[in-house]
Amino acid sequence: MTARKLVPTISQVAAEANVARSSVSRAFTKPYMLSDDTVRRIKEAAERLGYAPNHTARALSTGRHGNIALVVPDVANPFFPPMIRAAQAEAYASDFCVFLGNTDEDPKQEDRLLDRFAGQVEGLVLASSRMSDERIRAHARKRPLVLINRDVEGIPRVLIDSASGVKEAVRHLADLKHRKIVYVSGPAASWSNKQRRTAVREAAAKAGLQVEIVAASVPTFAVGRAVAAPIVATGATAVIAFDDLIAQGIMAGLADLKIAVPDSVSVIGCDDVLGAATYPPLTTVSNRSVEAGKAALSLLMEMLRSQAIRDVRYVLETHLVIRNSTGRAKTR
Amino acid sequence: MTARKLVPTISQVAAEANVARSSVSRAFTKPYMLSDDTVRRIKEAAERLGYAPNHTARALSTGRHGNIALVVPDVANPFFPPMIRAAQAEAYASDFCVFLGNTDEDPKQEDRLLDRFAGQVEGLVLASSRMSDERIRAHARKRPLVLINRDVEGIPRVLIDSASGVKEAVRHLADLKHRKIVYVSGPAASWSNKQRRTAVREAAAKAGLQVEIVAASVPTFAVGRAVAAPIVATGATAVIAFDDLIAQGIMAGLADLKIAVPDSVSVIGCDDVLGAATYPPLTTVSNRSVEAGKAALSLLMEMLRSQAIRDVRYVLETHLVIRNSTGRAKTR
DNA sequence: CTGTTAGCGCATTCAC
DNA sequence: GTGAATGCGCTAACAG
Repeated sequence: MTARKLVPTISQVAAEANVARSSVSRAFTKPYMLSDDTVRRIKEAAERLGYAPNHTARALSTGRHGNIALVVPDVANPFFPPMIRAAQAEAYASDFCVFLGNTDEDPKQEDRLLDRFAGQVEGLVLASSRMSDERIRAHARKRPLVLINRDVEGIPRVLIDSASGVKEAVRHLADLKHRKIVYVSGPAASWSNKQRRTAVREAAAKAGLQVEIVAASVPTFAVGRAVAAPIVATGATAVIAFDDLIAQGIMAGLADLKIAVPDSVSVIGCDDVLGAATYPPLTTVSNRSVEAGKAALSLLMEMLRSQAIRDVRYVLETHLVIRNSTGRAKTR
Repeated sequence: MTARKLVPTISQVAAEANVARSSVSRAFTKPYMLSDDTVRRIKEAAERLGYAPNHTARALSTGRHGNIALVVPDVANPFFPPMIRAAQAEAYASDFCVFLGNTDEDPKQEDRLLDRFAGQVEGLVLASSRMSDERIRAHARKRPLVLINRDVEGIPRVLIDSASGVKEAVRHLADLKHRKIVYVSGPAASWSNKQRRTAVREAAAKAGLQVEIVAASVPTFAVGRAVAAPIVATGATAVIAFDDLIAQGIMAGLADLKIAVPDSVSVIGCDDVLGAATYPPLTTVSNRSVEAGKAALSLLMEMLRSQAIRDVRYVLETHLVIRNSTGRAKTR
């Protein structure tokens, strides 16, 4: 059985409705130029044939494909899906389709992907890009580009300021009489990671807390679980993790070691992607990823409309969400 | 500051290299047809101008855009991201880009989306489609289409057989001496839901268990939480939920009502998307979504290569993962 | 209001 | 091997 694809074209609709091809085109793009009656006849004919405008052909003639690309490091990281969803909804509202790119946290893959998208998208949104500033700039020169969680001057960007929430987290730990804490860092190329690490350091210095850094290359449950032992080895009584996934892994690793949370060690996550689903419910820094996705798309759509690029730096504040994984420092 | 886009075309390269446009085209697609020298000259000229073939134009003339679309009901439902990720990886391996569509569980939106993708994709993957068989068939007539978790005869499909795991779940509850259980149903248009409901009924009848159905229209945490009370009202001692999200919500709702899990009520989820993150860790039915995504893409790629459509029905078995949300029936 | 004409950038016949 | 036409499906002037 051979796959026939009888995708109807504008010509067939024109024939079916006894009008010129251009009229069919107009019926779909500028119906106000036609009489109500012809529009109706054309729409009916189109319906009968199952016709839908071919966007590729349209793009070739107009130069506007109505597509954008959204590129993320890892679709399966729970931080991104809500953002993706929000961005999509925003795109659809302007009748744009979205390509989704997954880079597996690899800047080379990201670069390749962007070239691959070139020529079929009008604009790009890069979330948590791992590329160098230089490469980002190079891509931004070719077509409208908006960044999420990456602060490159001159390129429109939406930043979730986790620093504010992280600082609250440190103060929270200080209030609970902790004296020594650990920050478990995330991907080295991550802007968010730098921001959070700096915020921890600054707030800790101000509160007179001692800080140690433990590295977690990739933000996953497994990696978090693996760093539980090194964390305990530091002798710290509290830990702030780069994100909730790592924090959740740490809690599992701590449980493996028979160390109680929060009685022996307090754990704080970041991004609030797990809700109250962990046990104990995780104290974490709130997440604005939905707003970020929405804002990024709005910016991009505006750039496409105005054909101009403004140096926008849109910052979303965060705060600490206190649940039950933090408590008074254990007196040792 | 205005964004200029000086994208060079094949004609400019032809002029630069003193050859015909067709030769430039060949240099990029069929270099073996040209002398090594001309290929080199053309490539150099292209490099100098920063030329890259226009994907859109190429697609219009060849009918092959190297794009596929993946359509899901809800990107933010944790069941899908791993599947999306797997499908993407598989697509990239064949140098295909993927459009992601989100239907918000709405068949109309799904229909619209597919028309919107028409003309810019070579093939489609529909995951957990909520459309009617008829509409699915209509779209499948137009272009290669593969279904995930939807069983329509004649259309290639990948099915995650949760029935096997669900039946194990019922037997597990019977072994724990439960006599009356509740099945919390998911979206009415969901094939998986029908499959699971039927499996529960059959296995329960065989094991001599009484079953009540409680409806949860949309699979979300909030909905699950809301149905905790109706579940308790049935007097059942165990519940099997359509998916983990609902199960998690039910556990939260049960906690609100001061009902202990699993001491008073046992809870079983489906899809294993939460890992051991819930408290208590959720007993659930395993998930094969990654394999499903990969398999669907393989099928689609094969269809695109062979231009033929086979009536494939690829089934992935599941089984019960026993954790700590299930226990002996409470003697009342 | 509607039909006619001419490309958009490229791949693909045909000739040479 | 290479160049000159033709058309993919659609939009955009230009007429009438």
